[in-house]
Amino acid sequence: MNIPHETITLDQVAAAARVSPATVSRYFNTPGIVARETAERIREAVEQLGYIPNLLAGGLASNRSRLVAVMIPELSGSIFVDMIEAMIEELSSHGYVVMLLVTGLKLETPSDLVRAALGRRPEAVVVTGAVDAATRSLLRKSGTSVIELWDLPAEPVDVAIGFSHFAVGEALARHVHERGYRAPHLLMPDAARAGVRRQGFLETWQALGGAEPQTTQVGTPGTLSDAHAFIDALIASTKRPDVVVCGSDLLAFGVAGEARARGLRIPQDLAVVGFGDTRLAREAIPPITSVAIDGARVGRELSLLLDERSGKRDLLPRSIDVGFELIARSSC
Amino acid sequence: MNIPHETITLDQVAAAARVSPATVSRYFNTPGIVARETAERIREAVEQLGYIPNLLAGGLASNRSRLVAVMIPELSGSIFVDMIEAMIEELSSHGYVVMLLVTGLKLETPSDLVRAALGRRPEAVVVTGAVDAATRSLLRKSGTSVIELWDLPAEPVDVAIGFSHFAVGEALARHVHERGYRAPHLLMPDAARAGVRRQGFLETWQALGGAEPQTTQVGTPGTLSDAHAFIDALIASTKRPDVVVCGSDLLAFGVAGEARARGLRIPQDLAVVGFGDTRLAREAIPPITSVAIDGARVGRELSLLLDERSGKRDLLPRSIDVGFELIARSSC
DNA sequence: TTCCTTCATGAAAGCGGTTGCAGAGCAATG
DNA sequence: CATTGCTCTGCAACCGCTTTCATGAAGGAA
Repeated sequence: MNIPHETITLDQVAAAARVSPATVSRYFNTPGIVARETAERIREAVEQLGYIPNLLAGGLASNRSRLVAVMIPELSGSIFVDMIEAMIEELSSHGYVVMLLVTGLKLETPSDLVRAALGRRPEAVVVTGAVDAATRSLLRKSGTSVIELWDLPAEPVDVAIGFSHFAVGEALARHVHERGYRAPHLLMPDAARAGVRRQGFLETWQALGGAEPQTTQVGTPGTLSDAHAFIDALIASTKRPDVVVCGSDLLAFGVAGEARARGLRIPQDLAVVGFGDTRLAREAIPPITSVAIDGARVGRELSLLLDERSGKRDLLPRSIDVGFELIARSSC
Repeated sequence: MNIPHETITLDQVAAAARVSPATVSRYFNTPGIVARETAERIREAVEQLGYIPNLLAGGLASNRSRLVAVMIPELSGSIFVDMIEAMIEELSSHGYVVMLLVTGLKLETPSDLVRAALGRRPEAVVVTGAVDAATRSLLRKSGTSVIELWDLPAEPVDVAIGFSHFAVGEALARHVHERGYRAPHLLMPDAARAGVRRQGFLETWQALGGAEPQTTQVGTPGTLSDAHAFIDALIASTKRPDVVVCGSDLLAFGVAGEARARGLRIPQDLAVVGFGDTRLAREAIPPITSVAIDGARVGRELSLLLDERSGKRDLLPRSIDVGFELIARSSC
């Protein structure tokens, strides 16, 4: 730290190993084509000097930054966090580094943020929610891959990795119906995708012959306070649902917790279903039935895609369905 | 996206504005020294071409990556998340970009991860927890600033930004005592810093003439399940505490929630205190008394430090105390 | 008028790698 | 023995920007 540091460069390694810089570069990037004993000499030199390749320089020269920008509205309390975490780990193990852009909940993303990110020439920009027009055009112009997460839009901008929210709603309706519940209440954020899940639920429920469920909308994303307010209203009301289908685990958790505090038993007096399969759902008492998305799988698909795109660009927009899994627990 | 993209370079902007590349560079980096009307020409050219500076190249040339690596054990359920979020926002607004390294909970950080991060030549590496020896030596050799977060070690490796955990323990003891509670039970993770808080509490409590509090240790970081198990034990036990001082908001939240579900009133039958001032504490019913750390302030101090260090390195290791605030709510 | 500053800009040498191309060495083939 | 085809390595031209140094113009002092 304190001695103005002498940084080791590739040239020095090359000199130490008595080979040309090009060969050292190949040692790192295409190990297969370096002769065994040359490689060994280089390995020793690298080790001995403690060389760490400068990826800034490498990225500049090769036009491969191995950087992925992830835009996320907020970190704490976000339903994406578990997935982002899994994604980061997966991408890391493939040599990609994730830079996080917290865009804030308001729809408009400050374009400075995006510009700063694009300045790093990321190989992909992952967006988790709606993208405003300005940002969208910026991204389009930039030429990076744009990955839309958590949804399968009919016309993806570039690539979408996600699942069908409609199908989730469907599955939830089936599950709830199968378990014998007949008076569901939907507690959902007013976001687009939650809306699609609700739609899926409603249509399926109707097809199953159920009566029109009640619905409560809350702001995006739902908070514990929303859940508490909901239970307040529920207690006060005369016609009670037998199950609450929530737009997120946090909502479900809040509903279940507050219901219990008011003396209701879960699931006998009130069943609860969440969404996201976060630890909150897993560790609640009782554990909450939820819908799991395989975050690691998303990360894997993403790094696969990037590796494949490197060099020859695979230009077809497309959707990758990673599916979901309804995990039945004792809350419903 | 689909047309193999023609990237705009600084040279093109220079040509369009009829100035040399050097001047365009100065326009971005030291705007003050460019003549007003030249600047205007450049601004137009930039706008018209939609130029976004390549920070990879810039960083390489200037040896200023404006990148900060943040090592964090885990993202979901981490007590750091709120702070990290605030930090990211603060750093972003100063032109820094954060890359996140999720190191996993085990103490040993895979050195590949660190190496990959260092390859990007970050200006600082922020570590939130203990660092194993291998990583430490790697960092030391690399010459980047190392920022230890959330603690004020007697001998910081480089720079520490944090607060006194001992003082937090002290403040908690005072608060609890002042409110008239006399039988506290400490529910703490077995981590080093939580241990210091506990120590602070215990010593202060003793100084206040209180009887030796009970203590329960859980794994790091505490989980909801830990909290639930704790309440189970508490219900079964004959000598009950009147207040539970928890090592994290999550624990406090779990304790309060489960206690209520068992029919205890908060705080009359059992008071609860948390740590971290997360939304969980704020939104719980009743809201939970907690200790807030100003994450944004940490981010600010960090970017200040980095700006100051750029160029002439300020070589003194030092500690920056950002303090904390005990936020009294109705749970205690 | 002459000389010295100050201000704004340009020329060019890097920053630390990557990669297309060419060549050396060597075994296999005709 | 000449040719061909491999495998491995080196040369050198970039990648896109920053920054030192030099220069010309303009303004002020002597």
